[in-house]
Amino acid sequence: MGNYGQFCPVARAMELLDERWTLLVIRELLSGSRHFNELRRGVPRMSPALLTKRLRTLVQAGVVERYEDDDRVIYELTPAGEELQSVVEALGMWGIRWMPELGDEDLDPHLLLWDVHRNLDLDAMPDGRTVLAFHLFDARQGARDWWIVVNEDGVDLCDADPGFEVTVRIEASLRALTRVWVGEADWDEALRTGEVQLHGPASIRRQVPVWLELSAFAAVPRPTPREPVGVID
Amino acid sequence: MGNYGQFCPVARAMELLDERWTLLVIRELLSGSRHFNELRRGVPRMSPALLTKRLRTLVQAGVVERYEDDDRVIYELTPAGEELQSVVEALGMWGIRWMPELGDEDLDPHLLLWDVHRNLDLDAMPDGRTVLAFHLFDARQGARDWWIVVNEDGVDLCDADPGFEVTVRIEASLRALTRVWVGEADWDEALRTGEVQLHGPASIRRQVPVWLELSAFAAVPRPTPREPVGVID
DNA sequence: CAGTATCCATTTCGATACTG
DNA sequence: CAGTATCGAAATGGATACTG
Repeated sequence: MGNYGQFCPVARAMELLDERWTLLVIRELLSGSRHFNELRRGVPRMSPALLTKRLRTLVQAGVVERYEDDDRVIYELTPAGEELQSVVEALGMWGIRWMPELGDEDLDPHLLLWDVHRNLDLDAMPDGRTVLAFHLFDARQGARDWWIVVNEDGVDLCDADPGFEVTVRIEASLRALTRVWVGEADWDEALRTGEVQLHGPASIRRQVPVWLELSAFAAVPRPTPREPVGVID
Repeated sequence: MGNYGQFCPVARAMELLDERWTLLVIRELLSGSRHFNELRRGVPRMSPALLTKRLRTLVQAGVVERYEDDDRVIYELTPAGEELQSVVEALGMWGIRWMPELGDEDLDPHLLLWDVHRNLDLDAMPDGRTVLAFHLFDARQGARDWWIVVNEDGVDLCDADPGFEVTVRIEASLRALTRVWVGEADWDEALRTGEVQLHGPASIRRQVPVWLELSAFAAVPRPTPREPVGVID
């Protein structure tokens, strides 16, 4: 296995890249994760043993470089790995356009918050500390409440109340917030229908859609559903 | 399996596309194959049972349409399938740039000739019949000699002498011709070193590199090998 | 933090032969 | 032509627990 026996460059690329999880690990590295346990948070359903194995393969293939710095292990994309951005982008754009709507099994609160917390528009946020509290009322016990703490030191994601004053509180179903995140629904509509609710001073509520940058694929135009044939308008 | 449990569009796309062979079948469909046994020639190492299975999955996913016309079964990409061109292109460009040099196990005479025969520049070829004879002296017995017959009716690939007068004869090792085909070597050099030899009237020999269009990825610029650090020139 | 170790159920695929 | 049928070997990966 692994080998297609073809000289075709597509086949050769897939020999490396069609292994389960591989491109998701690459995606994580492209979004800036550099440590083992950071990577794990981006691919939570992947076992650590398998992550190790994939990283080894990628290092071996010259796509990832592994080194130690100050006793911390660092994984980084090589130039070859960086160029996989075009592949990941093409895949994501295709996926958001053509894969069916999100099923319940695609929703993952941990992953959603992890994504949200690393895509905040820090420049748009006020100085000092900002605390975003999330309540996903239908998420599984233990993954229902989250806090994102932003200050000069960076951004922290917590699944336990850090005790700071909350700047704004965001309540939604897991599905509703995910749909906004991937661009299946838009902020205005989600807020108007109440699927996503913001609690806090109006001036700050208005800022939330600015602070939360959405998934890189949220803005991809969706295919226009084909008009029924024979209908004239 | 199949399911990553992620809302990420890259993960959703890979749920469909990371299965072994899938993107190669798509590639075949993108290059114009429409019938089962035509597809098989593009993925010769794939068992027919598996091809059936993949086609079913793709139809189910809305990427391929299957229908019968005049008792022939036809497979065709849907608009969703056509859009996978961007993915296949990105993969191929990456593969040709970053995968290691061709190993012996990547070489396949049948596949090479199949590719060559469907990428001839017919407009550049003379009227009447043209017969290209190939001799791959190191290919396995039975895959050593090939004839491509071009006439008004189209292009035919034969592994047995069709008996027509040969217009030009091309002799090379399997590796040498494959390397030219994927752009790892260029025509001029291959001819100069004799790795590829043409036999026939000079005026026609000059035409061969025009007639044989190369792989779509042959023209992709290759990465410049990094200069050794510390060397000044 | 950054992995190892273990273990087995499940899948998956390749090879080969056959069919309406 | 367009697939089915069958079978077994291999590997893949998920779950879980553990470690320096």
